[in-house]
Order: sequence, then C-alpha cells, then structure tokens
Amino acid sequence: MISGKFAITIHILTLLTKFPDEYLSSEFIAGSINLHPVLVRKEIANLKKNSIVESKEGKNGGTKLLKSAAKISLDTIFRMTFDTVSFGFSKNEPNPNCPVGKQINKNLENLYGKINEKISLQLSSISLEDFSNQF
Amino acid sequence: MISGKFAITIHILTLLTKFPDEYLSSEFIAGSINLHPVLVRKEIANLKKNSIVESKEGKNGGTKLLKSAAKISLDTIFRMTFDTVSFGFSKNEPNPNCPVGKQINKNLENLYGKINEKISLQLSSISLEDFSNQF
DNA sequence: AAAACTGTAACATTTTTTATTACTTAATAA
DNA sequence: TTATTAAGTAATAAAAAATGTTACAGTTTT
Repeated sequence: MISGKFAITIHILTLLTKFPDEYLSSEFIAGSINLHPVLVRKEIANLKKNSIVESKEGKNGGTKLLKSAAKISLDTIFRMTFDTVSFGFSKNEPNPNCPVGKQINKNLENLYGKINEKISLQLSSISLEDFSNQF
Repeated sequence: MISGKFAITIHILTLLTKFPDEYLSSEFIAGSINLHPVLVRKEIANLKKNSIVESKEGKNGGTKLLKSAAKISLDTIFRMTFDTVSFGFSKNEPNPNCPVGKQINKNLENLYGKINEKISLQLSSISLEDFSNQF
C-alpha cells in the first residue's frame, strides 16, 4: 500500500497549482482534504525541505508553489514521500541459519529496487501540471 | 509499502521450490521465516485458494507446490497478496464540496492503476524458478 | 489410540498512522 | 502597539492495521 502521505501531498500540490498566485492556509487545504491542519503543515514542511513550496507565517500567510507545476514531476513527490524504498518491506528478520532465510532479504531488496525503478520511470513522465489539468 | 504478505509468501514459495517433492510443515517454514506457524498457515490458505500449492493434513502432512516453479510468475503472487489494488490508498474521504476534493480519488486511482500495470509487467517476466535460482 | 499435522476462529499485543492539544514565533492590519 | 491570523513544532492521544498467540476441532499415519 502506498502511504497516505503520497495522496495527501498530491492533494496539497493540486490545490496550490489551482491557485498559483495565492498563499493558501493549512486550514483551507485541510478543509479540502478533510484532514487535521497540523498534518497538512507536516507534509508542507516536507515539501519545503525539498524546495517545492514556500510558506509565509503570520496573518494572510500560507503556502504557495516555488516553481511552476510543469516543472514538478510526480516522481519527485513519490521519492519525497518515502524515506527509504517505497515498495519495500518493514521489519523482517528471517532465520540466518537457513540458506533461504539468510539470503531472502537481499534478494527481495533487489527485486523491490527494480520495481521502484519502474514506478519512478512511469511517474517521471507525469508533471504536476498534467495531473492538475484533469480537474 | 508493500505488505509483508508478499515477502512472506515469496519466502514460503522459495522453500517449497527448494524441496519440490516434500510436504513441508508450517512449523518448518515458520522456522525459516521466523514467524508464527499460524501466520504461515494463513498465507498458505491464500496460496491454496489460488491453486498454487496443496496441503496434506495429519501426520507427515504439510504443503507442496501444485505446479512447477517455472510456471509460477511473481506477478501472480503480487496480485494474490493484495485484495484490492496494491499501490493504492487506504481510507481517504476528501471534501465533496471542493472541486479538487471531489475528483482526487478518481484521479489517484487512475494513476495507481497505471503504476500497478507497470509493476505487474515487471513481475510477470520473473518466475518463481528465476527467483529461487538466486539462492 | 497416540502422535503429528492442518484449519480456523477468537483474542491479544504491537506497531503505525492519524488526530489533537498546546504553545511559540511571525506577519499584518486596525 | 496591540489584536489577529497564520505557520512551526513537540508532546500526547486515539484509532487503525499488522502481527502474534491460544485454543481447539478435524485428519492422517503409525
């Protein structure tokens, strides 16, 4: 399962794309997603860390895109919303005394790596603008 | 994140591939994965439902492959270990009064569908035999 | 009949995700 | 210059999901 973070982040960015000249508040965005504003701000913090958006504090503050939606690839968002590999496994400590158990994680990671490459390739051909134009 | 079920199921199948003529017990398999035998049996139930393995109850019972590992594609396992879409989202109920909120799920599902196709395509070229030969 | 298995339901625990509260800092407008 | 509105963030709580355990019925072999 893809983390909800990806969906939330895409949602935030779609809204920002629709209002490229305005600072949107986390409360307004949270209202569209139906989510707590603090969670929105957390995802925005992540977007800021990756130089995709900028925020303004204080009255009439909010968040807006730092670059045009055409220049933001969904692949960037995909990679951003997962700390490690996205298509991977959590914890898994097989028996090191078993020939299969000893190697399974290495082989699975290799497989997941290939899958993630395919996902990235697919997403890199889609810009935030493309996605937003569907609305 | 891929569900641990995929990893567990691949692990089970790799063991069965290594001992194609024996009925392996859930306890033996659980020892290699380092998992509770009941969870192994639950995944085996899923494999049985998909006609990939057969089990024998009673003394000296266990599980074995129903067909050759060369004829089992990892894509089949991928699809099997996810009830719905794998690369998808859990719950998400955006605001239906917002033009973006109203459509986001449809558009995300469409995107996830494309991604899942790519994953399937990638995995359909890998057989269980290929994977097991790495060990 | 005893032993060694699978099958499954019910329940418990742990982990992860999501939500909330509370408070600090910053910018704007009155 | 003060009130207001908004971001930033840490700490905590609640809910959901994943994982683990127990218990026991049904099967097959010895």
